[in-house]
Amino acid sequence: MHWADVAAKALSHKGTKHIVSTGITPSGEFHIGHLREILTGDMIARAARNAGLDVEFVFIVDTADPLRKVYDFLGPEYEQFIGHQLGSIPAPDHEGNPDWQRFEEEGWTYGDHFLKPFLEALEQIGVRPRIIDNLESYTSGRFDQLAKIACDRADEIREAIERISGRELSEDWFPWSPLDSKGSLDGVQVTGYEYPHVHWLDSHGVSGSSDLRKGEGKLPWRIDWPAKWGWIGVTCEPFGKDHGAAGGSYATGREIVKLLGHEPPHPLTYEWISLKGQGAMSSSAGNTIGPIEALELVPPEILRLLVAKSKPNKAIEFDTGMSLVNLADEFERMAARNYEVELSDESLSRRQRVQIEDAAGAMRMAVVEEGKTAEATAVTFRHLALLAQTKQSDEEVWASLRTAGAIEEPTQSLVDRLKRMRSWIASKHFPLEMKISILEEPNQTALMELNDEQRQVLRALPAALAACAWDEQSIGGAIPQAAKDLQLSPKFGYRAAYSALLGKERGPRLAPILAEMNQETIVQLLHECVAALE
RNA sequence: GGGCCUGUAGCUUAGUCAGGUAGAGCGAUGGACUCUUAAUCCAUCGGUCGCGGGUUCGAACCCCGUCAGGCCCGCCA
Repeated sequence: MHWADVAAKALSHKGTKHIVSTGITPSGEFHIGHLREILTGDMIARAARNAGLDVEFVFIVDTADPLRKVYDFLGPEYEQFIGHQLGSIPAPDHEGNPDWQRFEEEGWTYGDHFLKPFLEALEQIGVRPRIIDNLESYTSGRFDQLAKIACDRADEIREAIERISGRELSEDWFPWSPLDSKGSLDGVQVTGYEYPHVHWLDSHGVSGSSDLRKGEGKLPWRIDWPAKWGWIGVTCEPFGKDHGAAGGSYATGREIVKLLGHEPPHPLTYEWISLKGQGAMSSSAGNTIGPIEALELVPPEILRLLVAKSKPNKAIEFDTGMSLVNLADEFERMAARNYEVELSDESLSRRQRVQIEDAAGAMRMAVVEEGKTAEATAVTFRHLALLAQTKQSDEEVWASLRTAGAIEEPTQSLVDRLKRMRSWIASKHFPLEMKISILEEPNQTALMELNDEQRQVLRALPAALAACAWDEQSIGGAIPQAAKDLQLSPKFGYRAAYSALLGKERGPRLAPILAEMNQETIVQLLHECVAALE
């Protein structure tokens, strides 16, 4: 069973109505890692729907969280906002300075700024959650009753946190962080409490009181989370391994939520996604790739497959080079399979059966439109990459595919895929080994690997190509003919040509590429290769 | 210090909850197609399941220990 189906099955034992929740703090640029959070939730929700459950998927944007520090991408002016809530401060402009104008005129906040492109990416990926703005939830009083219980039972909550996390809370700790006279959550001391007011004294020596009903402050994270479960009615939540470890916030949350009068959601801990060779992603370290950027290179179903095919507790290493090519080709292969037919084979062992089921499940989770069957395009990414590099216009690509019998007319997804392929090729992410480039001078190493027969053909090639008409068909005939004239297999001709022109053993069909090149240049290169042999 | 997760062919991994001959895919190698759009088809190779012990008729799986990597016990997907 696919991991999402396993989670759905666990949910079905608890009831038929479910709310799967995810949450992210918009403190900086969203990256591929955040996608795992949201896709994991989306896939559980999808699997639960498949299992006949009534399920809603929500995404909580933690706009009530404070700005922790002035990140590298922010200007020094942000110093004044440290401790202020992300949903109540201006967004950075191109220089990283606060955009006061948009803030005042449109109410465009720091949180909105980072959230918007992520939501656009989610739209493309086929994830459409109900969005909950956490700050708005506080100010509209959603947290009121639960915050009241938390404050009323402060001692029990303190005890739970200290016991489970093994950490000692300070003497003046209180389960409510009030906003101070400047709007910051930092350095505020709670001096008293009588519902609905929490009295405080801030670092500027000013005192005041915070109204729980109006959200003039927030619950600290370890209480904020279970309180959300409570008022939203969350029954399932995936979260990163940082929250999942023993003593972490899920461990304290599951106990605190009971004090608040609710049941903890079904948990699912997932590993992080790292950028190959660069460790965990972190917005502040700058080693990120955003969902939008990734979507310019590959179609959304490939990104979904990345998350769907790995069990949540496996770390994922992401890179935009060859592994992405392999992943995309794997998608094609998986899409081309007929799982029903495979599963109808009675002789399958239990393990083989599980494997087929998991692959089928991963594909069900990978397709963008829920319920659709993945469409095999009959064109691998490798092949498309090749065509995109050798054909100037899209029409030429389609013509080539028609001739090969791969397609009749390009489908929308294929058109879309070619567009992304072209932008990938133009980007810095496109892997070198996928690039097609004719050598400028002989590659000695590659030539030395040729055997006697291959060398024989190579000596004949300059004359053969110098003599032939410079079009695709003639070139295509000249290479194998050169071998045949020597009573040798055409295979030797191709092998010799690849080593001489590309420095590789194999490659794409040469004729169309050579036809684009200058005949003299090619012939000259071949002459040099022959000379280099001696 | 205490705790959680991960470690299986060159690579990505399934199988660990319910112990029963270690399964895939990629790659590699070989062959076929009178020959190549990195193609396709077929076949082959490749694993002391991190390491050591224990339980068992039988252990990748359960138990104990140990090593390596990641994480949590301030904040982080």
